[in-house]
Amino acid sequence: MHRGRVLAIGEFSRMTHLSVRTLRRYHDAGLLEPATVDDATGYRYYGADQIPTAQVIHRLRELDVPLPDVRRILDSPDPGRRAALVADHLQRLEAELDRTRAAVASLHRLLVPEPAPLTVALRAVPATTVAAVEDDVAHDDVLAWYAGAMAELDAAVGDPAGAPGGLYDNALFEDGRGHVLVYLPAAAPPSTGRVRPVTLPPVELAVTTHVAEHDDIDVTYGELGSWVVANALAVAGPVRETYLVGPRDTPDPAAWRTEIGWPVFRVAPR
Amino acid sequence: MHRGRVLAIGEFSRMTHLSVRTLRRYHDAGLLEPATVDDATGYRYYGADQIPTAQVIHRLRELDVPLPDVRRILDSPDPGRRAALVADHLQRLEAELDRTRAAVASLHRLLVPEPAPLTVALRAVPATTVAAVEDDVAHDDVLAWYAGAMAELDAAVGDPAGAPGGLYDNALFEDGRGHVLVYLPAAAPPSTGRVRPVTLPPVELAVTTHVAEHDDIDVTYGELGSWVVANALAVAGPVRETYLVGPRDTPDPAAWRTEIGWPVFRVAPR
DNA sequence: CTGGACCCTCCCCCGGGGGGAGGGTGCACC
DNA sequence: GGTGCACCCTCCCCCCGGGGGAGGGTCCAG
Repeated sequence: MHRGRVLAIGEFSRMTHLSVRTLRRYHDAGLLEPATVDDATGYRYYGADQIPTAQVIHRLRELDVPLPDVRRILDSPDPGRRAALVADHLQRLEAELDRTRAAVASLHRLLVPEPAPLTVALRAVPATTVAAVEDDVAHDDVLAWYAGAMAELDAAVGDPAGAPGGLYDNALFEDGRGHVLVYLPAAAPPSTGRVRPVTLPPVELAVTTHVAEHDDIDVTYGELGSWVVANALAVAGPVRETYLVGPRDTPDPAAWRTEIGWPVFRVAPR
Repeated sequence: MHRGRVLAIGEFSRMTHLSVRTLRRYHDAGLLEPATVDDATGYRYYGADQIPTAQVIHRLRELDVPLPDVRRILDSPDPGRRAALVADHLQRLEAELDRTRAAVASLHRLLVPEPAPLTVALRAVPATTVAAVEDDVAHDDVLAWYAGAMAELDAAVGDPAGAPGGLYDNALFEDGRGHVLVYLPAAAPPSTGRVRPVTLPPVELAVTTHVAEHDDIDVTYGELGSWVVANALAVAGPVRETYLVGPRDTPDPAAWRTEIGWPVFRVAPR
């Protein structure tokens, strides 16, 4: 193919359906370097052979691939590696779609409320020693982290003495990052890998049970919160969840039962 | 339900899993007014009865409903109207999903390129009088606008004398908004509703045919652009598309044929 | 040589959040 | 009745990927 003319940015914009502004931004970002830049005037000139690249960028941006990621994809010479990066992003899109679906379902349940017969109990829980894995985790990573930690606990504890549970720092929800501890009760908690014996302090818990999958658990949290407030109590530490019936017990999400316990103490009424 | 205590913003944050910053922003945006604001100190105090509202907001934000729309949804007292607003947004999400799917498919075709046997011809087109509908349209609205305009043309022109087509201002792609004209050839173009007889000026066209659905049409545009440049031509007006085989002819998108013609003129080689 | 289309850089704006500074408050404990 | 400390306030800057517009230089056909 013969070289042909060189294109000014406006012509290149017509060929690629990318706006002139956007082309300039892509230049600044190192995504799409013009074939030539006139030193004296700063004019950008593109080659017709850059059109396909511009179109790939256009498609990736339609998929909301961040500019730095687009750069990485374009910069990787190996087509296999490139395909892998794209696949990564598509997987992220898929995950986001799942979250959206969950939010839609949950929203519908929120807007068609049934008089939830929420039963809350106050329960004194003594100190307990369990096999635990703990770490500082970002809110977005909690699910993946939980899966890994619980798998490790299952492997380390042969014969659990009760249902698994977790302690979730309030900062996790308030700041998007916080301390998380998941545990499995055990007669003789081992100490292998990330698994350590931990003694959970004694607490007074306001306890209720969330029945159904986790999408709606915020609602139960809120109802528990309302109850705590209505009974002149205040929150005093990380929330405790106990997975009475979970994915390990039945594949039917509607049958799952999660006990939520919020450490509380009595406050003077205002 | 007895009233219970009033909640400081931090406590309310723990109950709703919305960050303190975000709660303040929602206050400023008029989304979630605290039950009380201390005049002297500016302290925000919330009631436990505001928790469900906060959760609805949370879900809507997970669905990327813009804050003003959330406000509208919350402010509409009629549950039916509220449901309609939510449904609107879900429809928007669905449309976006379609666009994403199209982009994924197109990207795959771009990354697994076959040696496209693109044939481009140069053709002199004489002035033609057609039945046309034209307007200034935003790029995002083109599809919907096209559907309406073409339906009106179909109704006004009993017996079309050829395939339908459109003229698309380059500004449509460069600035996201531009002049669009769609037409249907007719022996005696009528003048009813938005339909007017229009004489298309004579042009020299670089013409190629895009076979397959429209998702990939950018690619053909780019290839046509390359050819134009390689042959020392430049673009001289709005692009013309002619829908030789379209949805009106066959439901199979893979069989669609769109002729793309770009008005050109010869430039001196640099 | 002149006019108009084209191109340049630079700064501000959007939306929905986060980081952090700097300073005032509420309250439990001593 | 202090005092310390967690909590709360406002205000400003940053992120992303674009768009709007000002103010000024450049290209090229007539």
